[in-house]
Amino acid sequence: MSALPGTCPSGDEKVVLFGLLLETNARMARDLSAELEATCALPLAWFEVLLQLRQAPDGRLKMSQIADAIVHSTGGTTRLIDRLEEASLVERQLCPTDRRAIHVAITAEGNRRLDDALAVHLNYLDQHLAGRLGASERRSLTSLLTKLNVPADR
Amino acid sequence: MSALPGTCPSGDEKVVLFGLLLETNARMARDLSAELEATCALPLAWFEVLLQLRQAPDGRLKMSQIADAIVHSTGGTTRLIDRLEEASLVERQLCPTDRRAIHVAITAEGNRRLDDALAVHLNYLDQHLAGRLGASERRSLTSLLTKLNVPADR
DNA sequence: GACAAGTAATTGCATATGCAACTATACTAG
DNA sequence: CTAGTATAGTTGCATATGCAATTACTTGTC
Repeated sequence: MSALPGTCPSGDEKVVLFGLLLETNARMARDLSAELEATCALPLAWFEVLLQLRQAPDGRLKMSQIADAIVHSTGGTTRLIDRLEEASLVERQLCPTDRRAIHVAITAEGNRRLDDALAVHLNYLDQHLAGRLGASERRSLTSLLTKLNVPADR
Repeated sequence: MSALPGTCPSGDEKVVLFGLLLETNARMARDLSAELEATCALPLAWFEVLLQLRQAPDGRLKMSQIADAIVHSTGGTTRLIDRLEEASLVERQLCPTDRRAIHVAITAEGNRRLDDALAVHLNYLDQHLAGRLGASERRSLTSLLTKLNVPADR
């Protein structure tokens, strides 16, 4: 009413939903990030990388795969991996079949730090995810987000 | 096996769901951001602020309300509003009842730019939201995210 | 095999952001 | 009314990130 509802669909259902997605994500990421930082001294971005590496079939990924998985630019990923390597949590390895590519592998130290962080993370999720959504709701949410999470543009 | 699955629940259903939330959000935000930037020269963060202001009862919010709504630190919000004000899209106004507080109001120019951006935004959402989720799925998602989007910590 | 086009990662630069310290104002208790 | 505490916003500083240009390598074509 206050802003010409006809011309300005700021209250549109889809707009509200998208805003809710942004806000919910930001809130949870910020809270979890603070908790990881406080208890494990591990930035959320580092945690994401280590998690991706562990989930990878052979515990290693190429730079570009990491960039895609965590939705960073390749430049940003280079610097992020620089820091992780500096902290001895991952290791750059040559790719035997493509000399342009770099394999990033998690180290023993990285695995240890990830275990610590996972404990904190799981505790957080028990409280803030499982505490608010039941198992079937979580399955629904997973299904809905999967439909939205389309890699490329269209 | 490569990482002691028993001790390392990296494939835990909740962990996967949370990762999916992060990834979906990042992907959509990045795509929409690029589109807004390209077509309207309006950063996503600016769009978020303008949208919040329009949705506010009287078209203005205090700094701290904005910070909370868009999940930024207060320091970050100060700078963000600095830039928006510099671009004449918002205006700082004194609060008559509390001299510590600042009212941020959207300007006519801000409203115009927001209208442009909303058109782009709605088009994006038609493709990427409504194109992938039906109306009842969107209602479900809204409901689920609402349960997760709890303002404070506990 | 040589050249063109494509791909992987890195770098320089600009910018956006958070944290902690600080200032100014408001509230509360005595 | 004064002192102490809480709150709103801003600032200095450090850091993380994206974009565009660059380098190095690969692939496809003739």
